[in-house]
Amino acid sequence: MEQTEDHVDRVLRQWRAERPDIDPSPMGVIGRISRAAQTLSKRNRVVFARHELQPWEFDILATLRRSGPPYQMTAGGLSGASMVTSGAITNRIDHLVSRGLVTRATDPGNRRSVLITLTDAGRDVIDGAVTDHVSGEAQSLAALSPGEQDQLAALLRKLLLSHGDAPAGAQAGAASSRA
Amino acid sequence: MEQTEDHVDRVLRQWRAERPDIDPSPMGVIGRISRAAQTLSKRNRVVFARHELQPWEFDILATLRRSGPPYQMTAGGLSGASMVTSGAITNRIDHLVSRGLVTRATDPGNRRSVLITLTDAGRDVIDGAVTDHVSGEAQSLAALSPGEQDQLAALLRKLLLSHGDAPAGAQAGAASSRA
DNA sequence: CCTCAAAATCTCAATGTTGAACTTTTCAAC
DNA sequence: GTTGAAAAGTTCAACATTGAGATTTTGAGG
Repeated sequence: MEQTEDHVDRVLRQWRAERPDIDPSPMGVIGRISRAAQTLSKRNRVVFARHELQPWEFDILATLRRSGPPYQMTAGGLSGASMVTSGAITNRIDHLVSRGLVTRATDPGNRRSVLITLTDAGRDVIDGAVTDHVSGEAQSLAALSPGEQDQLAALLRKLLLSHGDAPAGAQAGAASSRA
Repeated sequence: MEQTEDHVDRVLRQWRAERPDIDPSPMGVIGRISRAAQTLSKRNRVVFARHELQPWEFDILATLRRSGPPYQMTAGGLSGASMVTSGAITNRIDHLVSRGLVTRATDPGNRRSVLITLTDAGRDVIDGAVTDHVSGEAQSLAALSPGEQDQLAALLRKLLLSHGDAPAGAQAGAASSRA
């Protein structure tokens, strides 16, 4: 019994038939990354809903939570961490403030900046949601052995690093502060 | 010199410090899949723009193109292939019709259905765009060796299949037409 | 023929994002 | 002190998606 064909396999087969002049194999990798992202995100949404959170609400709260005490970041910091534009962050924060999960205050030391802080209620919500979240994600990956999961993560890390995906302030060989 | 840390590595480090009671490693896999999907999609957008196409326009045209002559599918078929709802398909088709890249006609054999067909102009556009697209994607993956790319694709296929990602009409052991 | 449920699409309001323009604040140079 | 550019957010219009409800068509029974 051979391995079943997935959706992308069929797409590649179609391209090879219709456009024999091009090699579609890159689509086999990137197409599956996109498709997996969409599928997994749909699954996560179910877990978030159990905690009455939208995916984007979870994102913000989780980012604040994992930053550690005092669970506080600037709007710009959140924007960078979330891969969304500043306009979207303003919007998200408005909602979370009205739900009482975060507070918004001008930074006394730099009044251009806005400091977003997790409230106690926000911390309770995110702590419960994260616990569920990771166990849900573990289930989503159950078809892969721990070794395969590590392999997958390593390959993706290599790919991401080649696209400049490094945490702020840790740029490859580029300008680092202080010579 | 050890491997540089990527964005997700930092996130995992933060979680381990803040929530030592949970194992965040599933996020190391799924977080990177999402992040890679977003990064790669941003890169693709640049290529599409050279052909005056939105990502979603490319999707529809490419789906029709690879289906082979007569480059024709129902709205429902396009919806399933694109992972978007039927409402979105209606919208997309409206735009493509107004650009003269596809035509929309009621299926004579089943007047509930709508047949979308690629025009000659549409075919020219997508043929040029696809050529550019695959070479762009090949570049996006250049950091991985061909062997690593295959490995990555295989791991993702396994993951996708475990979530039921199979081409329509080829369900695992399920009802297949004609005994 | 008539009825009714399922199928296929369209309509539409609610929602969230992007990107650009705009405002306020900061800081360095004069 | 002024001036001017850069930084940080907010505002806002354009746009695309989702999800539910409405519409039309089909086909099986009766």
